[in-house]
Amino acid sequence: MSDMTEATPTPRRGRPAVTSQARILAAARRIIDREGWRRLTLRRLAAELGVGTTTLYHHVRDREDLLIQLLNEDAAQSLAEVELPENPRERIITAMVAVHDALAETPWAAEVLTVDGFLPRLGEPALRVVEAVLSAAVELGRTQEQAVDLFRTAWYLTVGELLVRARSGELSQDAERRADWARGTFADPRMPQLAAIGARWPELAARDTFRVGLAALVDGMLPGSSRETAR
Amino acid sequence: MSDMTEATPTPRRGRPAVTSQARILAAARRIIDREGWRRLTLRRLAAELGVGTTTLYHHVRDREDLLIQLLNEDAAQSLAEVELPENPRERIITAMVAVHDALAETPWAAEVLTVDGFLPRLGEPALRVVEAVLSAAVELGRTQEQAVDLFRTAWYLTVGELLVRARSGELSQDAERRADWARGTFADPRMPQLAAIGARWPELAARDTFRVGLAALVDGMLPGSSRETAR
DNA sequence: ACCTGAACACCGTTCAAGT
DNA sequence: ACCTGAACACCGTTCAAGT
Repeated sequence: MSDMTEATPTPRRGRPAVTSQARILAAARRIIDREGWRRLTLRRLAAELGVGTTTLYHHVRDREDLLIQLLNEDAAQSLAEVELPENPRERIITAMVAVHDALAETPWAAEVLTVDGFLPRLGEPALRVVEAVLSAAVELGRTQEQAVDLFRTAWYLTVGELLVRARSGELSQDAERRADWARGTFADPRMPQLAAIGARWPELAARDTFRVGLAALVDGMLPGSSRETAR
Repeated sequence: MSDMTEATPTPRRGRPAVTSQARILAAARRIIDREGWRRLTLRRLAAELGVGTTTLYHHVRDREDLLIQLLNEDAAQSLAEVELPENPRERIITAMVAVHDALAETPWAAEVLTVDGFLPRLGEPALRVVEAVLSAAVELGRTQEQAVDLFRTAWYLTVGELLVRARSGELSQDAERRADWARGTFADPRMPQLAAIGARWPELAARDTFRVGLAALVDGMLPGSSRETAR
């Protein structure tokens, strides 16, 4: 029980196991595929496996742990395949975009994204990406502190984008209703810019600008290595 | 029932009201002060007011709506008091730091931060801050699209910082335990930068670097108006 | 117009007791 | 060593029926 993230238990003594980490994760995935991740509860999962609910607590720490383990299978794998460029600036951007994209694929990522020490719990491939960012910053002459600051700020941006997007993606009202809403709420004449944008807001806000924003952040934090100098 | 955010209903006919928006918010605040915001449930709130749970649904749309209304009372007020500087770069930073700080004060802000169209629901003072960011970007020669991109990216950074911080603040393990954890998980020799930081990670990660990160983001997105040119 | 109890449809987690 | 039912301590929300 020391490392819940490891998926290879070696039972030896006592009552034979009726289930296992692997079977639990497989069953969880079936429920997610069939009914959506919101329906994945420990009770439902136990029913799917035909075991008592409380049995699950011998294999997963809690619901959060289960969700992170599920994420591991997808995200860690896709992160491990990322090729990181030599150029430090590009390396940082590639690394963080990879983290972003890996997590964006999994709809329940938003549920566990903000747990303390989340990225390390995703295992070695995730740490490799953090290392890439830190080493690139140090290569560009930053201190250890500054390297950590850069990573953390980029991580906050990533988390924020993912969470806001996860929520707005859920309730997908039609474009016209959203435009009407924006026209109405931004119609204050004391706010000329908002009023000028008006109904266009939902359309503009729907654009994916993560990479551009991240690149700007990196350039702002590493003034030495702007696009121009890097090439 | 058209606008749940308004706190001044004018009852006229029918059975006299046993409660009101104002009484509900006051009772909610008593519960939060006494037991913490996590204990604020509709059932508990109804009990505090001595009304049926279902009565509350005539005054608030749902739990989320209740939380946002509570936030309004604090955040909107503190946002309204913010003085925005003339200099566009400083205006953006001041505006977003104000949003950040206003939301950081309220521990349950993280719970509702990511709802679609959150900032407009905070009312006019919040819109004023958005307008400030947009107008500053336009003043610096950006297009409408670029202004919205800047605001959105800054908003993602703000949301991410608040959410990560809210979670890591909850479970406050002692410094030594955290340092030990970091030493252990970052001890991989293939990751020299992480290994070099090691036990220092929690200490470095605890530093408040929001303003610095935001300033870097702004400078990265508005290359014309760096610190130097602005002064 | 406003209020209500009952009901629906659930949760995660702990405990003591089995096998 | 592993599994279990029962229990604890709750949720948000809808409905039809009052007043």
